[in-house]
Amino acid sequence: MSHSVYGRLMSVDRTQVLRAAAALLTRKATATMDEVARAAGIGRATLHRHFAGRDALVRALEELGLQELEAALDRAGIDAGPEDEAVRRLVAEVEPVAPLLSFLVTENQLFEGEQVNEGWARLDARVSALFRRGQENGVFRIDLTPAWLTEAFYGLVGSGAWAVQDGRVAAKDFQYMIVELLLGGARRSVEK
Amino acid sequence: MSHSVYGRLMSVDRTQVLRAAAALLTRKATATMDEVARAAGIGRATLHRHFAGRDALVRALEELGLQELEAALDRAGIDAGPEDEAVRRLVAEVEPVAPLLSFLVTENQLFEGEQVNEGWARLDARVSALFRRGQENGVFRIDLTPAWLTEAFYGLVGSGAWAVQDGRVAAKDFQYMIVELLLGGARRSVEK
DNA sequence: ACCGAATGAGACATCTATGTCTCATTCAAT
DNA sequence: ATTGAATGAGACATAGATGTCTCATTCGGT
Repeated sequence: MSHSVYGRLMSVDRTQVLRAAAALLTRKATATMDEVARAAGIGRATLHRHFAGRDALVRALEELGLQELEAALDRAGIDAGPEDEAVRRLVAEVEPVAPLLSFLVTENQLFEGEQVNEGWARLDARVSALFRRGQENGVFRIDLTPAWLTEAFYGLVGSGAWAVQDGRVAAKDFQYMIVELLLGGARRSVEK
Repeated sequence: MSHSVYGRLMSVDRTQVLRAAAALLTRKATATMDEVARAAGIGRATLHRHFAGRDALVRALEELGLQELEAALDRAGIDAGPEDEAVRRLVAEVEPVAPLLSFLVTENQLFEGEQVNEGWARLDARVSALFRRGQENGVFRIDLTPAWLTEAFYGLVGSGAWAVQDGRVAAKDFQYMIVELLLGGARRSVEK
């Protein structure tokens, strides 16, 4: 048995491997375990020693992503102040995780009807609550459901990540493009 | 050689098979050729007789999707009248193709940097031109690039399709949710 | 310098999806 | 009723990825 019991002495930094995996899978979702290993600069055997299999790897990525998203939510302080400003801060904080978020959302869709990780439910609830609060405070329109605004938020962040990755949008404009479209829409003169 | 030369007498309707494949792959992108065949109500061998392989099937789906999207663009008459109304008509016409569009967009992302089907370029150009024209006519804001608006359009349509499929948004609200968010945004009072 | 844990490389078996082929059967046209 | 094309079912070989295992090597801690 050559299994390390806890976090004692490891040459391989688990989180670092996960980040490398995220960086690769984010661009090429069908990347092989071997490709992931090489991208992380380790051997395939070692990768398997740390993650039982592809599923385990993806699930670990999911946990990482959820943690970072929760952290982003925390840092954005979405429970305080004007909700539109909160959304602005949220997008700013989420930007670094955007590609990973996009990957995980797509990956989740593959699980067809299976049970959804409760972590996602919690995340959805927090984001959704922000939009709902904004509606109650008269900041957001009430004809668009919080569930849809949440979904649209994910979608726009994902689209933005891809647009930046493909060079169709400048990285520096990521936040602005998303926030402005999400909050203000494309129309110039509003006749609400 | 048991290959039918042209469209003579076929028991299997190619388009019908493609629609069944689209319906399945749209929900489960990793579906097997065998699953696709059964979903289409035909044998796996027959499926292979009509489509050389999975790639060929996906490419055929791509063609079908592009045709339907072009047709939707045509029907929406996006070259005439106020651009915001054109977007409204466009979303309405695109709705039936939304799941397929979402599937193909995701599928395209897997091709990493490879060449993009020129059909997509043409489509992008048409949609992008609509937004650009709207900007020139003062209907749309000029601080959001046409490329981004196009990307966001795809993203929101995809998000909408999934939200409806998962029951998070009522099917009857599909058009409204997308158009209103895309054109007007989430904010209630605008201070532009 | 020594020791043990962790690694990298590669061999190996396995599994799943794919693609090809055969053959009996069905079905439409004649 | 006959004929031939098209199909369905299944056998078969193949390819690619996965997971396991071994063994030599490296590297950090003592």
